[in-house]
Amino acid sequence: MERTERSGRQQSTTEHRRRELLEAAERIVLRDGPDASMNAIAAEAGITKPILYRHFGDKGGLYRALALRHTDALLANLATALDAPVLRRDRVEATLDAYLLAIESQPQVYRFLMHPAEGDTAPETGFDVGRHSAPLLRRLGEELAKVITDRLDLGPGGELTARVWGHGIVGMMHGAGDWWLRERPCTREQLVTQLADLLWGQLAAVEDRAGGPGF
Amino acid sequence: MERTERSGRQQSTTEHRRRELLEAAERIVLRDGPDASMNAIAAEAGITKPILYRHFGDKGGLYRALALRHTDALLANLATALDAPVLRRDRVEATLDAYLLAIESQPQVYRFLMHPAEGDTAPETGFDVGRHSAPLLRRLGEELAKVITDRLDLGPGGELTARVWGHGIVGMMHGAGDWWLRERPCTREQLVTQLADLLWGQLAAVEDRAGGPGF
DNA sequence: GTACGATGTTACTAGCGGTAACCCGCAGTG
DNA sequence: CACTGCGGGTTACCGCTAGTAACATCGTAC
Repeated sequence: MERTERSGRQQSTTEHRRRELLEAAERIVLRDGPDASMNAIAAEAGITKPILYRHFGDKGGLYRALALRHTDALLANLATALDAPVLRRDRVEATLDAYLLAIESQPQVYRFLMHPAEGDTAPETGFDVGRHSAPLLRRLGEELAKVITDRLDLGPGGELTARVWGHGIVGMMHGAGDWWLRERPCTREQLVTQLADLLWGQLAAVEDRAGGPGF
Repeated sequence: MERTERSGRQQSTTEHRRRELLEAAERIVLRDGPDASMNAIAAEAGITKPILYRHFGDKGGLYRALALRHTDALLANLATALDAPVLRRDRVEATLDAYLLAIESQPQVYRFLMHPAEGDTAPETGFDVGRHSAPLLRRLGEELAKVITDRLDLGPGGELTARVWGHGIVGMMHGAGDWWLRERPCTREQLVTQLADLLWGQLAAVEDRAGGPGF
């Protein structure tokens, strides 16, 4: 039937238009940060607001669509680092490095991803701590947990341990990366080494300072 | 001279009024989250907007004033946990627990502190990654770094190591805490133990899963 | 030819942060 | 007494935002 044929083509051109709009939005968001207005984005795309709303529903929808692309890209990157066939320590360092390289080379993207400007489709949840704080981080944590579960023999209750560690490590990466990107107190390699040391138990291993009350 | 006398009293009553306004603001922020509007806060305080602006300059100023109180309170809490005269492991666990207890018992406050809704007094910095992401976390990281530097003998370059670890650990705490508060997959005690294990190098210590490609 | 559907517009609403201009009451001063 | 200064308070506004209705236009399928 022609119906499906035509609707198929329409679908594809619609998708194409949507991609164009997303690219315009991306240019503006990268330029103006999370304060980018729908008007500005529409202007960049050479159109007016209502069209954006037809395509993405609301601002949150547009932002989510935009975030999805980069999130997927970053996750793919990290997955390859995580799959490198080397020693565990090297693999951890490679993953940390991949993340830090990503946020270093595209800080605006990173910043945007971390603050998708609300819009959880769930109004009035009443207990939505971290509504802003990036679904990206949650996805990263879960992915890492999966890898840990797959590769490590954690014994009974290991699944919970893996998830705690996954989210903990991602949080560590994020927190340290945020600070590092802002202050740039050292090279990326140094940061990676220090963080890997931390994960390798150096905090517990180093000696107390002589004469101090211990730690 | 009466001048100073009067201006002194005026000062104190002004301070008092300011505290009242802050308390009203707190009630609203705790009720409405970061979306609390200046109108709503003014209404709660029984006045109108311009007065708020006279006292706090702009919305960011009010939010900063509000955040400062809780930030100080939380930091004081953590400091005592950090100063408990016990084993290093116990101290780390106590600190983790103190943080988690705080965010568990007052999630709205926690959420508010993590997203002080922009307003860095510096418009157009152009490179302000993490403008939203809580000065609280940065303060926490620095405090922890100080403690680590004081207590541990990290050798040459130890100051940098301490800062990396400080921000890394705070990030871990934050990331894991955020996830835990949202999903509640285990008790607080369990979470604390797992995180401390992670810091104690268990990630490096556990065995590969039998038959797997290693990790 | 005509009905549909997607693309696009102008013109609007409601609410936000923030401000200017004005009013009132009260301390201190000639 | 009148008069001046000043902090607390108000109404009414500005410019902006996200989001929406109503209307126009073009290409295609029947």
